[in-house]
Amino acid sequence: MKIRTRFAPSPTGYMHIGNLRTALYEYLIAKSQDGDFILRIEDTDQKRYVEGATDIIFNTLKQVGMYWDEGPDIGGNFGPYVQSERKKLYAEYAHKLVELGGAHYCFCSKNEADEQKDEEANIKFEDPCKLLSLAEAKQRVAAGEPYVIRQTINKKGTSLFKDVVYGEIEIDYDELDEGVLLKSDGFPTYNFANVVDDHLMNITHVVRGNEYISSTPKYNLIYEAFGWTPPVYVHVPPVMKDAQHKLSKRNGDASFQDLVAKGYLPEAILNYIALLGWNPGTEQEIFSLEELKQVFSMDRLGKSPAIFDITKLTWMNGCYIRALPPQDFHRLALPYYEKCFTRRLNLEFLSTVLQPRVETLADICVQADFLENLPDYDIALFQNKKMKTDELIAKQALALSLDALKDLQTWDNETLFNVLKELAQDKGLKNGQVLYPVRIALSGKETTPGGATELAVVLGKEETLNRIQKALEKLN
RNA sequence: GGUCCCAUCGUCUAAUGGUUAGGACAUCACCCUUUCACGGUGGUAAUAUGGGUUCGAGUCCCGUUGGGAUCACCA
Repeated sequence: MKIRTRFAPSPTGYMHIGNLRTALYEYLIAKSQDGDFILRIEDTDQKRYVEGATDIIFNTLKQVGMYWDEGPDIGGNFGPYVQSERKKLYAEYAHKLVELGGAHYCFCSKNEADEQKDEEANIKFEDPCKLLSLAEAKQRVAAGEPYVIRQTINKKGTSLFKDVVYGEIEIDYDELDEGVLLKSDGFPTYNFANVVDDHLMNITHVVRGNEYISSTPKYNLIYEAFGWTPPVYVHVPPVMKDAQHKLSKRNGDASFQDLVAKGYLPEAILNYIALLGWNPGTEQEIFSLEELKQVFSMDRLGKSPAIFDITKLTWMNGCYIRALPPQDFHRLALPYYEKCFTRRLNLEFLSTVLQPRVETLADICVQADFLENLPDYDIALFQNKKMKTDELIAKQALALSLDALKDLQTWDNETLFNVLKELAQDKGLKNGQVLYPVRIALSGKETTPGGATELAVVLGKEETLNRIQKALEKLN
């Protein structure tokens, strides 16, 4: 049978990292077996709907290259793929479930149910409407009384089901709540809609957070009442922000788009989160989506929560940046250049010195800020033990450099380096005694991306001479 | 609180009951070097805890501790 998985997010805002990872695992389970990946929008809670959220979902999946085979925008044989457009369907099935004995009409208000419950004392809601005869309940429904359809659980004993990552799980039927399946507004709850849709859409594997483990027996009861076959369950542990807390947008934790905005590459983010709870069994860590499809296997999914470590993601992002063809890096860097430079610079060359040095694209502005505005540095910067320089040597070296560069026609790194190197040799100075002061003069910073001559190339002749001149004035 | 689940370096993780407990990030040292970074070499660092079972336990069983989840007309 062809594998069919679905990613079923609620359009409630940004795409969380944990969400994206779930989508990735769904995608990989399908695509590693030549199956179908379906996108379904779960918008049954009209209160939580956020305008534009579906577009974020579409765009995120596209950005990382996870294309779906069926979905709201492209259709498919099992549509519609937006739950609000399937409203009638759920009502139909809910009433059918009542007939089958798997659910009942309930006329209690939400308060009545709440009042009866006591979580501490472990008292559950006993629904009086369960005792109503079906005929009587139907009469009240027909009379226009507001109602919900609530699941009926009469089964005793323990429920057993198998999960791909957690193995066999046993839960007592007594623990299960007779939850609302169809709300008074006619919309289904997740608990009902996901079962109906997964069945109707022929979904074979369901991946979701392990917080659903305890309600899975309820879903199985619904499948059973309808005579349907439940899917293969793949419950995954959460992605954590620290040992105690889940990563969540509510806590202001980074979403996928936040990370992209901070200069992380979508491919790197995807690669990193794939490894948060899954490993290939080899020591390879860098994977394209295509490679993941080849090697993914759901039996290597882990069962403990994983803490999202931005430091490791940053390292991995650096790997991806360095692996970029130079012209691609330059293209990605351009918007950042536009943001932080107004001055004319040799940007092509700048890209070559920046590429091996930045770990995120946002690093560009941090590392190269001095190119736009020379900081007002302290001349103590010219002292450096290792380079054997001080203000005096700097003054001499800068004066000599200025002289040597003044009439230079060719302005490339090799030429500049040779000129300054020869100058050092001629005057009996060490390379560093010339190059270090020049670099400080050009940057006003202790550390810079690239050395003296590389910065000179980026700045161009005029600004280079200008800055050396300024340094000399400072030293006088 | 009831129930369910989880537990290897700081972090992500590997280890068909038999390895000096492996790798990666981070960190430290050194090398390379016109600073920094890249790259290279090496170091520090883990089986939560107590009992079993076994010739042998990170691995199997029980308890303890710690953590998470769930108990919505949210998903």
